[in-house]
This record gives sequence, structure tokens and C-alpha cells, in this order.
Amino acid sequence: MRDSSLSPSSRLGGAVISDRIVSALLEELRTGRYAQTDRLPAEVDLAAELGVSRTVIRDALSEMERAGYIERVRGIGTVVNRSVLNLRSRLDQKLEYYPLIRSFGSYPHADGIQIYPVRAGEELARDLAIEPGDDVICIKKRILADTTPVIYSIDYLPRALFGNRDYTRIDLSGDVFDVLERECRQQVASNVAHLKASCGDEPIRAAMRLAPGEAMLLLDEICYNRLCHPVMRSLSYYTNFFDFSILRKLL
Amino acid sequence: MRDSSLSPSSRLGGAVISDRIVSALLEELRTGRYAQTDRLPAEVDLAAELGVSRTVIRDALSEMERAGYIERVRGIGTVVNRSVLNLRSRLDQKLEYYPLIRSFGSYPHADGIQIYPVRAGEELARDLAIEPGDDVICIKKRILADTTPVIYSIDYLPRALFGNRDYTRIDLSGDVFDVLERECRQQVASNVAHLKASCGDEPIRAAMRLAPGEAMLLLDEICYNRLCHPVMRSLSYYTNFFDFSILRKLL
DNA sequence: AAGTGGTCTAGACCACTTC
DNA sequence: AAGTGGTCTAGACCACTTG
Repeated sequence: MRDSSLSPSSRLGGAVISDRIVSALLEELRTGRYAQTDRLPAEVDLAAELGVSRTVIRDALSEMERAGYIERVRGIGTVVNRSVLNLRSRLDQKLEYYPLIRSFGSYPHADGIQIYPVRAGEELARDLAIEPGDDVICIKKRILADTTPVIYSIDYLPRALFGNRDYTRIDLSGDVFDVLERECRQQVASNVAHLKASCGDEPIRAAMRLAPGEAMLLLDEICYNRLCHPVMRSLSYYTNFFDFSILRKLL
Repeated sequence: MRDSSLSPSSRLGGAVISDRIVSALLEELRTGRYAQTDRLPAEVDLAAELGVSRTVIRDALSEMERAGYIERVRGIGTVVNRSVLNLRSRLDQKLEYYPLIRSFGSYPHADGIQIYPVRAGEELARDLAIEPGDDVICIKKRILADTTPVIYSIDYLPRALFGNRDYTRIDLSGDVFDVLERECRQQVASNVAHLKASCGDEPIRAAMRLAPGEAMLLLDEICYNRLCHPVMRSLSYYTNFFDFSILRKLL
């Protein structure tokens, strides 16, 4: 029943048409035909115009609603939230800080890197779904945007992720997400972060060049791969260089 | 084609069957048949067992995936994320702090309440989609959990939301979400928060009884109703009494 | 080859809002 | 009454993973 000419050349993994529709609608909303409107056309109209079934349109709109760009109201229509549309630095959507720093036009790099092995205690073992006493690699470093210190990060990676290789011969100094992907074939799909405000201890404050009265966001995170298996625990201190936003919705 | 006997007595607004399925599955995952497993049955099996079409199952699973409880992997199945399942205090899901404080078994109440009118400046007017110079009601207060100060909040509500009524005769001292709903017929559907770490100024630190070296989360929020119209701006200082977690996912 | 989730169609009816 | 989004069915085929 499906016209396969609609989904050709799909080297992509998952959604094809409906993802393309999301991109197209976001583009139209930002700079195109729908840039001035606060309502999208009715679902049936969109479906007719784009030559797909209403289900496809609804899939696309569901994704956009999940991200907060629109709100669908029964009997009314599809309403646009322009404020959300213009947000950058969404803490709930972005996981990696290297691309984030680049998006500000700054050059991300690390210094003061320390790498050493530790043995997992009770808590770390539970967090990483390993046994207490198992080997864990700890990576501490300071991240700068150009010359400004913006993050102090402490990462814990299960030694087992590197198999039998000698991890001391692997370059662990770059973006830890790249390391995980390149060296461990692990993609981080989601991440649970506990949020605190922290002033940090003296060495960290000095490293981050904090003025008195300045505080940092402390993100205590566990990263999971697609199969919901933990692959990393991180503690990251973020200065207020970042203007993180998050979308909060009742579910 | 639809058997209406499946959706009886639906005083509920939206989803009926699929919402019931979400609740049932979450219950089974937490304390029932699926409490020990890390995979849910295949979609077709769930559909057959529950006597609904696969679409309904997929709607339910989509909602659960959005919340982070499960991850669906093509060719593999539906994987459970037990860590997310056990989270409380999700900053991305909860908007109101009164119920949150209650969920810790504490009694939420406010003191030091100040209410006064202000005129909107450029920024506030833009945030609230009103004109500069328009009347805005400012509510400042301290929130306590039992006897511990946990939040200092500053709320800005457009005067126009109260129509012609004399707002000084309205009780604005309780949960501001209740006030919005009861007095303004406005339900907050979503909320964009900008996150900072802050030490606060001296009066606030004193009011919150902060020790030296303690910092607070500062949430700078704009609340929207279902129609994506802003209804409130808030600045809230949260002490680390709260252990907020958030789910971060690539979209 | 078998099994899983992902996409899509075509059509039906329900619930809510507005005129 | 007309229009909107919300729910649901029944069935098809695609893409990926595993044995």
C-alpha cells in the first residue's frame, strides 16, 4: 500500500518522510511561509498539501510538540511557541559541550588533563552497573572557550569498555563523547543529570578563575547508551558562561 | 470501526486507552510482572494481550520513551531504563514546588510575602507579551519546607490577567499556580527556564540561612498556557534541599 | 529466516471549540 | 453545523539484529 518512491535513497536509519517534514516545518516557521504566523495549518490540510497521510503529519507534529516548539489544542489547532523556537543551549537536548562552545563561535579545548585508574566504590559501581573494586578510568580536565575557563569536568569510564587494550596508549584528551564513540563503540543516547549549585573548592575556583560571589552549576550525570546501559559517570562544573535553558512540561 | 465499548465513561479529556496502558505498564514495571525484567514484550504481543491495535501500544510506548523510562531499538526490542524509572524530582517534568515539597513529606508554606505593582520595562514586556509601561503585579516570598527555607521566589503577573477586579482584595499568598488557575483561569502548560548558579545578595542569603560557601540554583522562568501565551515570569532561588534531576536526550 | 521496532496508508469515530 | 485535534483499527512493507 505504501508508495516506496516516497522513501528512496534512505541511508538514514529511522524516520524518513516524517523527519523531513519536521525539518521543513521548522525551516518554514523560522524563516519561511510560517515565520509570521502563530498557527500551523490544520493537520488534514498539511497532509493534503504534502501528499502524505494524516498519520505522518501527526508523527511530525508529535516530535515538534515534544520539543516544545508547538502545542496542539483540540478544537483550536496547532499553536506555535516562538520563544521556544528561538532557544539555543537547551540543557535537556544537548549532551556534548564541545559543539555547544563552537556554536557560540568560540574554540573549545582542554588543559590540565589528569588521567588515572581508580577502583569503583559502592556508589560508582552501582551507577556504572559494574562490581565494586572493578577498574575505572578517571579523567579530570578543565575546558576552555578560547581563553576563558568554562567547565571543570571529572569523568569515570569503566576500564572494561576498552577491552584488552592498554588505555594509556589511547588519546583520552579530547571530547569524551568522541572517545567513547571512536574507542569504545559506545554512543550516548541519554543521560540523567542531578543538578546542584556549587561554589567549588579552592583549587577548582582558582582553576576556573571565579570571582568571590560567583557560583557554578554542578551536573552529576550518568550517560546511557541506546540499550540503557550506563557507560560513563561525570561531574561537571559549569560557569555562568553558559546560558542554559530547559523546557519544563507536565506529562 | 472503533468499538466504543472500549472507551466508556471518558470524562477525561484526551488519551483514554493508551494512557491507561501507560499507567498499567509503569505499574507492572515498578512492582508487577515486569519488575525484574529489562525488556518489555514485543509490540505485537502486547497488542494481542491487551486486545488493542499495535498503534495504541506504540502511542503508549512513545510516551514512555519520551519520559525516558524505555528506549526502543529496532531489531532488538523495548529496553527498560530502571534508573530513570526510579527518579523523583524531575526538573523537566515538575513545574510546581508545593506538591514537590509535599512529596518529601514536608509541609510547604510561605512567609515574608511582599506584593506590589510595578510597570513593565522593555524586557519584562517582551517576556510577558505586553506593552512597556503596562501594569504588572510583583509577588516576593520565601517558601519553607516545614521550618527550612528552601526557595526564594519573585513572580511577575500581568495586571490584565485579573480583569477589572481589585487585586489587593485577592489572596495572592498561596501557591501561585493555584492563584493563576483559580483567579485568572490560566493553566500553566509549559515553562522555559534559564538556569544559573547564584550566591544571591546578602538579604536573600540571610533569609535563606545559607552557610558561607553554599550556593543556590537560580531559575529564570517564563510560564506559558496551552495556547503558548506567557502568563508569568518568575525568578526562583532554590537551595540544594532539592535534588533535582533532569533527563537529557538528543532529539 | 525469523523476529523486532519504524514508517505509512485509508478510513472511522470521538471530543472540543467556534460560529 | 463546521472545523479542529485525539484516538483507534487493520493491514502493508521497510530496516535492523540475531541465530
